[in-house]
Amino acid sequence: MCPVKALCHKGRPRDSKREAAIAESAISVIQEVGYERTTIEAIALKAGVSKATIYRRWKNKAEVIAHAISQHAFCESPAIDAGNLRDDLVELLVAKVKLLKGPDGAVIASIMSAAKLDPDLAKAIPHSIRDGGKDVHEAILDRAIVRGEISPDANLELLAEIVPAIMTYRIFMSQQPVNRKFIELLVDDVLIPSSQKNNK
Amino acid sequence: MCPVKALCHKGRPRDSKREAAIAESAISVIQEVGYERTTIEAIALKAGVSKATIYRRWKNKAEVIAHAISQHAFCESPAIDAGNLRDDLVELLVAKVKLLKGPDGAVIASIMSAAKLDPDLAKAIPHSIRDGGKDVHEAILDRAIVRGEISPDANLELLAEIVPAIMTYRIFMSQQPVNRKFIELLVDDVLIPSSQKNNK
DNA sequence: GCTTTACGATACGGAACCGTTCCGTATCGT
DNA sequence: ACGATACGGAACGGTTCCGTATCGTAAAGC
Repeated sequence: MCPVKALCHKGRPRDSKREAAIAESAISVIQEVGYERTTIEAIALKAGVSKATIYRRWKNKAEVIAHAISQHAFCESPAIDAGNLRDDLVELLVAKVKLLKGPDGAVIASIMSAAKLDPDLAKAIPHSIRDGGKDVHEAILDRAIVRGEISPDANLELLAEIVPAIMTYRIFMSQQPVNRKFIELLVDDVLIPSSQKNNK
Repeated sequence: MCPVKALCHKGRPRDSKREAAIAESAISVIQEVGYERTTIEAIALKAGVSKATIYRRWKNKAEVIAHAISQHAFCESPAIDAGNLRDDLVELLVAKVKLLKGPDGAVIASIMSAAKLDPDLAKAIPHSIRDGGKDVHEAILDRAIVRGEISPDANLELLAEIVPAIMTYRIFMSQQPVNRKFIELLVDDVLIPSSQKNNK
């Protein structure tokens, strides 16, 4: 008897480990050769899985990769709370740079670029990539308000956007180094001043 | 007799118009389908030229596209001088958004992404793309110093980088709208305050 | 007019990739 | 033990693209 009809399969059940292996492999291949050059065969090879196993689960390449992207944990926001605004910001930026410069950064860049010409892919991109950890940044600013470090009238949303923006720009476009010195400069000369100047 | 040996060709000379047509067509194709999916055949078709004519001039696809990129005038910096810092900045941003949202923006995004995995392509990217019109922005800030609007001790380089950074981020990554209201917010709440706070 | 080169059109070999299908085997529930 | 299904491996046809080659024509210098 089967209490749950949907789980009552005849025959050999699918191995859920393979789905995970395929998703992980897909991200890895994208990281190496970019989204456009990623092939099902390469994903299958690296996952130790046959192409047939992949096509049994998803009907085409777009859906395979969309699933892999949705499963992958991009932009894992670390818990940050140094006790004051300035150190919170520096710590956040250091973590963000580390993420974007690593393997995930290459994946994100490739996917975002390809998504501009592929609406189906664009739909599969989770919000965690798009907003760039905006929530964590806003939490930091909220705590700063509670501590009285900045005015509640400050334009928090805009400030929260500048950080991922300039990180992304340096790493993807101008390809300039992003070291701790630069981060401290950005915090001390831009973020802190404008968070205090926006009072009405 | 031929005074200049290099110009002394026998037979039919090459038509220089075709080189221009090929370069223009290449940019157009990249704009439509992205760098990775750009094919020589598509370039030839759109340029009204045969593939043979292309391979007579460049030895492979990479060189064709590298030439096209080097010939194309990206990021044509408009002359901006409204007489005061605030209006200069707004005007600059409006122009930059227009550029990035247009056809050239798609080309830039695609090329920058592909360049991360293709060193040869990376070498072919002109500086005008990389720095994002930083020189124009610095000129605006320099004039503001002369007028006494901001302190010469302000961190101009950093400020000049925030502008293209946040524009690029909004347009390519988060894909949020970038309207005049947002630009004015950015100028009034971030750029102006931090350019005046950085005095020593 | 002859030679030489450029040109467009087209065909070609080679390679890569997609998506599908078959086989024989492995593994599940009953 | 048995049926049903998943699995890896392999092959296939169809498509796309690169880079080369061929052919007839057009345009230049001699």
